[in-house]
Amino acid sequence: FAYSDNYLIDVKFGVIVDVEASRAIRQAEVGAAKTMIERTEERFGLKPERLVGDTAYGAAPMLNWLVEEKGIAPHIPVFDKSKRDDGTFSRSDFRYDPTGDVYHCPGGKRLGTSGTVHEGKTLLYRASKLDCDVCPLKPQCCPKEPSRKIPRDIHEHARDIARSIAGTEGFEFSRHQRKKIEMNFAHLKRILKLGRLRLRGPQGAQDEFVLAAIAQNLRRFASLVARPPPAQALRSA
DNA sequence: ACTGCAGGTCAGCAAACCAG
DNA sequence: CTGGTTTGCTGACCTGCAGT
Repeated sequence: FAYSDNYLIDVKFGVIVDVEASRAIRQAEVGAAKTMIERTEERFGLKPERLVGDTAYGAAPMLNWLVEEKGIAPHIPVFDKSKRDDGTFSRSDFRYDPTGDVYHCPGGKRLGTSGTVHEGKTLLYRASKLDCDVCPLKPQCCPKEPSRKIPRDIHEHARDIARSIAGTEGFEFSRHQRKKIEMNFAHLKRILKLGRLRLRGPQGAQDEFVLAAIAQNLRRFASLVARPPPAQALRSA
């Protein structure tokens, strides 16, 4: 039975600001991230401008929570499966029109939605069969179906924002910072020998993780005091 | 290397709908 | 009433990732 050690870390100075043990499954880790962000806001009045994370945090509900509820910029790769590689049009070939809430296909036709939310998360935008039947682009679009449909997550807006950040210079900088942060976890296992926990249960895991975080922060503080980082050194790293 | 899981898209069917 | 279109639904399938 495994636990994950989740840290909320200030990327500028590498200081751990919160710790949360969770089950070693993604949903739980995402939940831990939310818990830590809210707790840190409550305790210290600190709220990050951006959150750096891997694709595990790139699922639609998390992105929506960050963007819509917290106003935090998601520097997170978007979990995106909409690209097709069989030669037919991908969703990105369809243009979304937010004012009319419709997609426009490469042939210029509209795809509307009935507004029904499937599985609690997806809207389907469908083309009219009448349009598709006579469309010269049909072989590249929906060769096996009478009409094309485009799934769109109800939180697609948040995903769009995350997508627009990905690939920017700021995003690359964040990614680099994240790499450095990952060293904390290697350190945990190798130096602090936290590969295996000694205390039992979730509370035991939480306690060990907190102690480890304290130890790591003390080391960090010591090195920060000894060698205060000039701002440009942080930047060029 | 293999496997299971999680988040997601795709395809196709049948029921509902609707205009003539 | 009828035949075609739209809609809801569901299982298959895809893919990255982490645990073993």
